[in-house]
Amino acid sequence: MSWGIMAQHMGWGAIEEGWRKGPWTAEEDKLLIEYVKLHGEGRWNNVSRLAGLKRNGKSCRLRWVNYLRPDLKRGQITPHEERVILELHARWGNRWSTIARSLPGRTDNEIKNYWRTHFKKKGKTSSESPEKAQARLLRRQQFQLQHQQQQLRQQQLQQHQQDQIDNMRRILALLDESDNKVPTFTQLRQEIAYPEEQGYGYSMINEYATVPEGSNEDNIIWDGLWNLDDITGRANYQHNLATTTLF
DNA sequence: AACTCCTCCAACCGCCTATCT
DNA sequence: AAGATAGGCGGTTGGAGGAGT
Repeated sequence: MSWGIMAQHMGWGAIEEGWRKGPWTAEEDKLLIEYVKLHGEGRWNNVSRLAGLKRNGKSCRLRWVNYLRPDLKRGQITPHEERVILELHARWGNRWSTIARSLPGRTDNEIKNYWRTHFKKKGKTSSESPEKAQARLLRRQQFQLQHQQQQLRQQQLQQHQQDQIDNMRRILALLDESDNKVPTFTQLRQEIAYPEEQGYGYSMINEYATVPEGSNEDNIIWDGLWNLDDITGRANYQHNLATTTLF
């Protein structure tokens, strides 16, 4: 059932007591982001008045905290984060917001959802057939194996690209030696071989997964060094934003 | 192909606490 | 001091979509 139809059935997306409910639209997100830019976080009940949003304060706060905050880390929970969640849950119980503080970029809602789907049922697994439980475990192990293999392939790709860069540097150095009277060519070499000197360091690319405004060759060289997780996360974010526009 | 099961995740609700008047 | 309001938190719901049967 689509959100639109659901809204008709359940009154979601409809205005109830002056407040809109249900999925947020891209336009509403924009208004909320603008509001936070101008007034900062807090005073959520003013949002409707100051930003023209027909949402109550609670809804606005939730949307911001769980979805719009720029420091949110998106994408899959890593094995390390999973360990932290298990450890802290064992220590603190269902104090999700406390646990979330130890995992920057993760929200209490996210952690709560993750724990419920992955660990809560483990307590019940005694009631399910051992075959089913084993199959589930196997699927999970296969997924983790695939993930590890993917990481390995990525590392190999990076190594291969590094080798190519080294080769290119060597060739350019030889060319430079034989023809060091051409400064423009040297400049070009520096731009290609040492992008960080132009302010486009690897870490910067890796962190933001953006394409530097350089030549096509630059893009080809550095393309494979992007943080794929980051891209996936951002793609999901874009996808979510895009889907909200449908309503 | 159709159905079921499972996971993910956005969003809501109700309760509690802190702060304000 | 007491009531009102806002914010924070944990629990719950239910649709989407992928995987398995």
